[in-house]
Amino acid sequence: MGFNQLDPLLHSQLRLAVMSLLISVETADFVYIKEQTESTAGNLSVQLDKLSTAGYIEITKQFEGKKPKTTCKITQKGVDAFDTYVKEIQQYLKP
Amino acid sequence: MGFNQLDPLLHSQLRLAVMSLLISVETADFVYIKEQTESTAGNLSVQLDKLSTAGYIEITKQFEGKKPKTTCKITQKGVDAFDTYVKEIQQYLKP
DNA sequence: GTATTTGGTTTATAAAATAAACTACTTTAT
DNA sequence: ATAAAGTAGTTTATTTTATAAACCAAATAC
Repeated sequence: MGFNQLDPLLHSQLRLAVMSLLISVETADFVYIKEQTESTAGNLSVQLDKLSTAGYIEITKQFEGKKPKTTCKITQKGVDAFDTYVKEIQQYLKP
Repeated sequence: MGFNQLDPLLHSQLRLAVMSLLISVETADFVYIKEQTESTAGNLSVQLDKLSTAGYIEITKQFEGKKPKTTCKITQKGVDAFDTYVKEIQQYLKP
């Protein structure tokens, strides 16, 4: 029953949703993530930045025709962090 | 893959730890919870208050001999909320 | 008696999350 | 051609949370 600390970077509603999505899809663009997570663009922008700074995801910006396109991909570090988070929170959930 | 909103009251490190503890122990006092969760008294005091206000736990204050004793007990509403939270977060964790 | 510990609460500060406003275009309608 | 509206975001401001620091009252230790 050790309440070990949950990774604060993942223990956030939106960032967790993003990571959960990216771990299954492997690559997704801004608009898609925004739709799936039902978040506002502003909030998403900020949270993606944090995940990127942490090295949990990789963000690439290019132009799709004339429109900008931001694509996200989970990194190995991100996968590892997510796995660890899952193990840790499972301890909270099943006593 | 619906990213349904996690109960913000439970999606908090310390409050989740408290609820997780209370759901198995059924009743625990302030000092014990503080030790188990390794939290500071101030933080714990605030978070217990929030859980209590939400009706997730019941707090009783009495004197044990000459010392004050704050005891917490999870309510049925709290159990339900916790169960729901577990189900919801499981969706995040296993895609 | 006074210093320290116990069991907390209250207030202040730091960090997060969220929303609102703004930028830089592109597309559509007039 | 120009104005209005839409897309794809970013930046800044506001609100909410979490945490820490300060405090209080009573009990115990010195």
